[in-house]
Amino acid sequence: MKALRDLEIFHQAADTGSLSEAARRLELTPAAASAALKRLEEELGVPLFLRSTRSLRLTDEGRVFLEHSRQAMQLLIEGQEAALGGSADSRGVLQLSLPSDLGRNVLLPWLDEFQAINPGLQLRLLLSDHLADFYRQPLDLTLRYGKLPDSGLVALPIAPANQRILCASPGYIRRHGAPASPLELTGLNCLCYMLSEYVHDRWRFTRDGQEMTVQVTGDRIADDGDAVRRWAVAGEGIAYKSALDVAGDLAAGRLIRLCPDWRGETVPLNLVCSDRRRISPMVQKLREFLSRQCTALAATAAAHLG
Amino acid sequence: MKALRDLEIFHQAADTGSLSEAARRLELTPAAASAALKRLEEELGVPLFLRSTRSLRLTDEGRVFLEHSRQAMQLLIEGQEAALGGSADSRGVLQLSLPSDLGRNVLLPWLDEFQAINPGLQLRLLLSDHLADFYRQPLDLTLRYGKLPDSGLVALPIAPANQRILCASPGYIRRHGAPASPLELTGLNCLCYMLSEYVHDRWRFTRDGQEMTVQVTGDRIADDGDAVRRWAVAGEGIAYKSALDVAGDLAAGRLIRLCPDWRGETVPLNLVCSDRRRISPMVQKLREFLSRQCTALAATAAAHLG
DNA sequence: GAGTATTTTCAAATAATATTTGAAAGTTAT
DNA sequence: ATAACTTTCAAATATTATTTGAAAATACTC
Repeated sequence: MKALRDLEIFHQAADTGSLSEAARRLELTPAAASAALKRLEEELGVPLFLRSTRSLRLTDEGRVFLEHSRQAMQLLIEGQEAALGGSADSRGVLQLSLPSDLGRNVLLPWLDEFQAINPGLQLRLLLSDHLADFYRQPLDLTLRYGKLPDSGLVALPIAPANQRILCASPGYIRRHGAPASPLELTGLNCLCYMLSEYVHDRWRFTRDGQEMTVQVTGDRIADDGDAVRRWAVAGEGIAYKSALDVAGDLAAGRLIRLCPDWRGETVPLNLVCSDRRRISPMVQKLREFLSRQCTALAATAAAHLG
Repeated sequence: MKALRDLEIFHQAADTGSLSEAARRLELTPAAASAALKRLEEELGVPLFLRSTRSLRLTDEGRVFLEHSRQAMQLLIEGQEAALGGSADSRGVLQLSLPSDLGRNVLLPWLDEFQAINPGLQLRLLLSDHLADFYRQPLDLTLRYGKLPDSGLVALPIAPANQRILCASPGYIRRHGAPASPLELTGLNCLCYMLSEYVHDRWRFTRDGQEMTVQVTGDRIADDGDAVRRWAVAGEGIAYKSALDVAGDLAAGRLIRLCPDWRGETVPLNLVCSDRRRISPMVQKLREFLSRQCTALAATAAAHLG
């Protein structure tokens, strides 16, 4: 894939259903457009169009690739604009990226509290579990689970010992019973989380130096942590979620921990500053505030870990 | 921006802090790498690196563009892989994309109901307001607000007359009063929604053939409809949201409609099938089910529109 | 501090790639 | 059936990318 120009030609051809029209729009000859498309197809290894001598029709592969490449082009445009525009680093605006479940169910009220203490502060929130979104915007602070990509970011561990726990609603447990060990998960409906087409369906546990990985299945998968938790609370199955996410539900009895003698995998929570030079006094203040609150929450969550 | 190769060189140079090392990795001469980088900088219109004769250091612009272009490259790779891999069109699995607020707060229980009626059905949910996510996966069904990009998709209007309404919590109204007209919004805290760095802060209204657009401000912005609604319910300000999203809150009295004599902009809800050839009996069944449920909800929402 | 190694960039030469041109074959509309 | 339009082929031409050789500057080692 050498040329973005080839992608442009592909997009125009897809939009118009005609190579000649695409060529005209881009001020090329049809032969040039034809050659560009052929190059692209060879590089990708798939046909992008079904052709007749008079028109083009997208293949399934073509359609899939069209969607991805459209977004890629858009990202490059946005990147140029962002670079040209400079960072609107106007004081008083903080941009935060938060995980979906923890962000909307735990952090929103905290941030309301922080804003009440700091009038004049404007917050911009990006709520998503997708790591891709992590890069898209210039962020002042990011809360993320797990290991972050190696990018020289400044990371402050908030809950380094946080782990996933098995849990289900009282209703689900009444109907299906509580598994005596994680092995029994194979006979139960497990609510899986998915990220970038990767389904997390290998749930890991340890006990007394003993390791167990269970391949689980279920009739629901979502790419959003909040959705998975809602399913669990609604009694649709068993979830394997961050203890921080479900601390409130556990305390309220909406969810009950299962197999408490087995320890789930560790998912540390990190607070990340994207750039040392971005650490204004307000960012520092918010960082300390969130750190304190998360530490207290982690202690509450730990109380359920035994 | 002609060449993806130039982007590759940029990435390697950023990773290594050295043009020569980047060149070696890509089996080019330093002069070629240098020329490529220069081309890219000229096309973008910004310096990407600060240079000494012996090393490179990213500029702020370079850093911003690096993040965007990294993701763009990743998208192209994913697009190729997806095109090569074909669509895992195994029966019994339906993949749905839903708006964040409506999806998690309204549709999840409906889908639970649908799955109870149709045992053996596996659902994969993608919850996001970002149109980018719409394209990333092969989707069986998509619920989306507003006008969709022209892409030859099969769209079924679900709530074509759905509109945005002004609303706030009883608490907020008690503290700040209810605006007599949308013009008074300028003096109130407005909870804005943001998508791809575009903040929706021009709220539009009509009444008796009369149009009004109000530039609003507020101390909270999120890229997630659910977060905006939560702010409103928590009494942090005024929201301008889809009537469908807040129908339940209005009915429960958590939110109160403001300026009911003014009509907000129309945001039709569409149910989209990504490809005619994808319409299996189960997709058809789900489509009809969702269509019925949404129609009923729209009728409930309409009751609040007067 | 001096010498050496390495870097980045310039300009000209060379190589590689993209586009045009002209023509052929096929489809679609009238 | 005919005309108009399309896509693609192959050769010629144009454009762009890379290499080569050299210069200037920095960083490292002694």
